[in-house]
Amino acid sequence: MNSNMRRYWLMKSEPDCFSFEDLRQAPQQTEPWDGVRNYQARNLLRDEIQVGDGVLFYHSNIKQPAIVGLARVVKPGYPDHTALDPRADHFDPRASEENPIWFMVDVQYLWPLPFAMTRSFLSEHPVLKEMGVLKKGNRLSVQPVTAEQWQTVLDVAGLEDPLEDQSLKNTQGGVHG
DNA sequence: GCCAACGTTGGC
DNA sequence: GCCAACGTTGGC
Repeated sequence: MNSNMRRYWLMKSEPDCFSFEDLRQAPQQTEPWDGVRNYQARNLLRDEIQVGDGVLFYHSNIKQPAIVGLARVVKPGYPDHTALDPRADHFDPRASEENPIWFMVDVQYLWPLPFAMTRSFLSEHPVLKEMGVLKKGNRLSVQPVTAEQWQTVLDVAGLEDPLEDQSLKNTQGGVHG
């Protein structure tokens, strides 16, 4: 993994639906990021997001929306089969095996931030105030974050970059063999 | 709970 | 292709 190629993303989730803690408790601490039904976000999931990319896990639609933890991508875009399941919440009758329409990636838990970075906190930082998630009307559930913003979150949190951890190199899904 | 912003749908 | 109506998102 060439770190110059690495990209960074912010992914929103309503914690009542799926929280960072839920990701921590998932098998292999990994979960498919399914259910995205927005074409712009779909295009990112399908075409742009790569294994090894960093993820800021954002809790939305609660009293104190905030970035709460770090995760990483462990499987690149593949068809979101929940669109094919009539009983699934995000069933889409237009989707098929031949034309899945919707895509997802697998995301793995890394570790929580030492404190939740709320919108007011982010807004007060000269670098982080530029994040897309703070922009009015921004509804993209998957959106790019700059390398500077990623590094700034780590600096402010007092964390080393987890993506530079040697024990994470050359692994996929945290599963060996 | 309110409502602004946004994306999608569908009539024309 | 336009655009009004509608449903959803998500901060507040």
